[in-house]
Amino acid sequence: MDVRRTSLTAHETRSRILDAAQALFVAHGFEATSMRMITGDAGVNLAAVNYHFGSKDVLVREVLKRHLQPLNAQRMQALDAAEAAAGEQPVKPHRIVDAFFSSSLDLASGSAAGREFMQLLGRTFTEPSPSVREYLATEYAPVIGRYRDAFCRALPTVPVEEILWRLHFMLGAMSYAVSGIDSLQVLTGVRIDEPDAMQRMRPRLMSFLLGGLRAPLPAGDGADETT
Amino acid sequence: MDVRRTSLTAHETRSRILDAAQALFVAHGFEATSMRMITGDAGVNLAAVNYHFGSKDVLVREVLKRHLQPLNAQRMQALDAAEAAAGEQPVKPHRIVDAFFSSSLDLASGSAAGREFMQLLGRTFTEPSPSVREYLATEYAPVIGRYRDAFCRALPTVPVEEILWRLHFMLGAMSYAVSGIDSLQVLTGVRIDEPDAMQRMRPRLMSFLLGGLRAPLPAGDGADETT
DNA sequence: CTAGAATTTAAACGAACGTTTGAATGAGGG
DNA sequence: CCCTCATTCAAACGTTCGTTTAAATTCTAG
Repeated sequence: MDVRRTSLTAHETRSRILDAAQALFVAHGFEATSMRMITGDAGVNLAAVNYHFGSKDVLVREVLKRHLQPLNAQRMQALDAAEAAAGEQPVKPHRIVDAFFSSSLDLASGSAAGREFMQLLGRTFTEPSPSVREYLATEYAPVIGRYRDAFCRALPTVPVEEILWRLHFMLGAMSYAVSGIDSLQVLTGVRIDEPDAMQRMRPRLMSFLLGGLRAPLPAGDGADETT
Repeated sequence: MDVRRTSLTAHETRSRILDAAQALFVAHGFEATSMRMITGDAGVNLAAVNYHFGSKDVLVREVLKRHLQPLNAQRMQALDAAEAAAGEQPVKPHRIVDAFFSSSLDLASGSAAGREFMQLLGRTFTEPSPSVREYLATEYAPVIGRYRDAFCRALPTVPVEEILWRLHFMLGAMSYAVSGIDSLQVLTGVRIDEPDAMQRMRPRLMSFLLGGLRAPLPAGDGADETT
């Protein structure tokens, strides 16, 4: 009845599959990564993925979930903390931005695996697979909802539609900055492999995001002051 | 010896393949789109792709090249025009941004095929396939080089590295905004299918990009004034 | 009209895919 | 000790992949 027989080995198998899969997904994409590549790199049997996860599709979601769930939880906590610190006052926009994106950048600059995952995540946003899209939507919906509300309280004069657009733009700039940084490499010589590339990018990205958020609204009903 | 025998039909076959492939690549991605799906949708024989293009890989590049080459040519021309209009003076940053991104947004809001292509292009930036990455690099290198130089002249106090970072961020925000707009849909109800979605996004995106470009530098050597 | 090149067609190729199977392996509890 | 059950393993499943082949067809040039 007890599940924990060869437990250490069984858990090890699972996590080795997840690790190998994540690295290969970043390098080649979901579709182009085969079960044989994954199990080969992980040093486990071909059938292990189907035994432990059921299918490749579930494995993909599980690779994402392993880091995305804690990341989004931290985003929630960061906003909680900011709201607690602000007391009665609405949280200042730049603190909201910081709560959301610092969580990501912490993960991206913490470990090699974290950086790898953030690359994968950025790429996954443009992934057409319905299964992946559906998972991302359900995972992000409550987080985006909370942050949208926070922005709405912080910027009562800005229409919610505008806030969502800017959130969308900020998310895009960050995703692309993290995941597509090797396209930048072609042009600048900056390589993501350098361990401090993420650290050097971080203040620049935050400054850029805040600048975009504070930009005057195009239509021009007065809401250009956001900090 | 003359190639133009069944020319109309032969050209038609080629372009029908390109059209069908583009639509399918957007919907399912490169890897998940099979030759049989493409030739089926195009209404041509399975062997037609290999006959006319040589391989699936070449077809992918050709689909991209068909619209990307004219797009980048237009970006060059737009910068030429801006520089001509500025005369001796350096071109103002917001005009450089406009030259680059208006070309993209024109394409994206012009026709359904143009919008489709811009979606594909944004997604392609995070494509791991070496063949695709290499093509994108060679296609973009001269354009980015020209724009980088223009920005350097316009913002002589800003280090070139900072300029490249911001260009990278702007490119990311736009790519993501165009190609990942259906992830926004989950949160806002805005659908890319609405013919005017791109038009409504355009001024908002341009405002956001300029705001990001004008944001103060994080390190803080004085170069926060850019327009 | 005819010779011949260009294109289309149906069929097949070997390879690789995700998944399934049933037997072997190994450890824990009665 | 042996039965049990979770896990591993090698092998094979049927399917689909991109590509190739060779004959049929279409069109043009002479």
